[in-house]
Amino acid sequence: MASVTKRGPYAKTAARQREILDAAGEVFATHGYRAGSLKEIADRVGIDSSTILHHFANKSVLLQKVLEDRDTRSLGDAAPDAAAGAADIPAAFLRLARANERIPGIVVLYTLLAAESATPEHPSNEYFFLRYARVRAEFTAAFREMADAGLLRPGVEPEFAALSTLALWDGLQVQWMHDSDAIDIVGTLRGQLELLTTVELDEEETG
Amino acid sequence: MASVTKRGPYAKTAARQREILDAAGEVFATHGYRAGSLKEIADRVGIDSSTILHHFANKSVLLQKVLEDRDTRSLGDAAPDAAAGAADIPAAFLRLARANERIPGIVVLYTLLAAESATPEHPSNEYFFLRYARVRAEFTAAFREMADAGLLRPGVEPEFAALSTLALWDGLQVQWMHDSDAIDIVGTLRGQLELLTTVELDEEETG
DNA sequence: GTCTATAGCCGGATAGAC
DNA sequence: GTCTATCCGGCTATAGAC
Repeated sequence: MASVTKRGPYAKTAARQREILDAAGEVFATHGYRAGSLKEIADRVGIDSSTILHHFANKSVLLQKVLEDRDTRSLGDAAPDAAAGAADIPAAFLRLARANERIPGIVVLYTLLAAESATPEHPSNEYFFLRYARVRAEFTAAFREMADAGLLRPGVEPEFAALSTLALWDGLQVQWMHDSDAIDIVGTLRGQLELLTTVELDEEETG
Repeated sequence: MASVTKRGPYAKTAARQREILDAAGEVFATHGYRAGSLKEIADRVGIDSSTILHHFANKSVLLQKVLEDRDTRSLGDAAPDAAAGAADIPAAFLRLARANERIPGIVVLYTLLAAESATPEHPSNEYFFLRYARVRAEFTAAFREMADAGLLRPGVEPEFAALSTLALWDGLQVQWMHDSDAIDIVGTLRGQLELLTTVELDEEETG
């Protein structure tokens, strides 16, 4: 029986799709979805734009695959793992923010698309609607755990802590894109977490 | 000597430009700058797209005029007037947020363009760079006045209060555009101001 | 001041050779 | 799997009649 899984061609296809997804992520992060062209993506990979449409049915599908791909590979939208204990949650948030700083492309991609996709016809409109709902729920669960451990400041509700942290983060990223020298994302998030919780946050460890 | 200032035609031109600016603001708020077309703007006014270019040199100029126009007519980016006293500043922030809720078009326009214009080639890139710097300075001055009056919570710096309030506001607007039912902009801002200051904020008055 | 007509470009997408 | 060639559409912008 002939082997059905020929490694050669399949591996080549997979590698090409990897290249296309990476290039598309960069282009969409730079120009957004609508203004980002298949030709610019193709040029980065060194292929013709029609070849992209051989691998992905159309531009909209390509964007969806980029987002799925980033979701799978990045930690950017996961709430801090609570396994280490409620007291470590704020530090985990800050580690996440520091990790994102090292891969600014993903941050810019999400920040740009989050705004662009606010209109119903945008191909990632539903994606961001669901994503925000999910992340809010994850953040709320994390802060609720802290509340149960008595680590939130009096009067601070987990829902407020979650929403304010997430929205502050997004807003900081927008300003950071315009003036990265003027905005200290990690430092400002630390300040917010110190306001929300009673946990001591060492700048050496977390910033 | 014949009158140089003929009121009729000039008034007509001014009125037409008003219509174009208003329609352009709506279209740019819905689709952003790049994806918003002159044709869609023209259709809303009931004229041909070439007529727009008779009144405004090109599309980029039109966007700049829209932003200048909104700056002039809206209160949306002005820091709360401190004349009433430092203790009234938080309430003034919330009044501003409530006023913005009644004209969502402007909020959406600015939120969308702020993200889209992050790339250097965008026609409103410099506008938003300067705008953010100015608003940060205005907010900082307002919170510094509160600090001088002893109205900030211990450990809260005016710069942090300003940046966190502004960034939180922007981030809330992004999520509000995706899910207006889930996001309470005024209520969340009130929570933040209660965290930053020692001023009592009555929900009846402010929200 | 507004229109029609059109230029000129670039976008996404398809067909078919290799 | 990748390319060339091409279609079709929408876009900004210009030219010129009225």
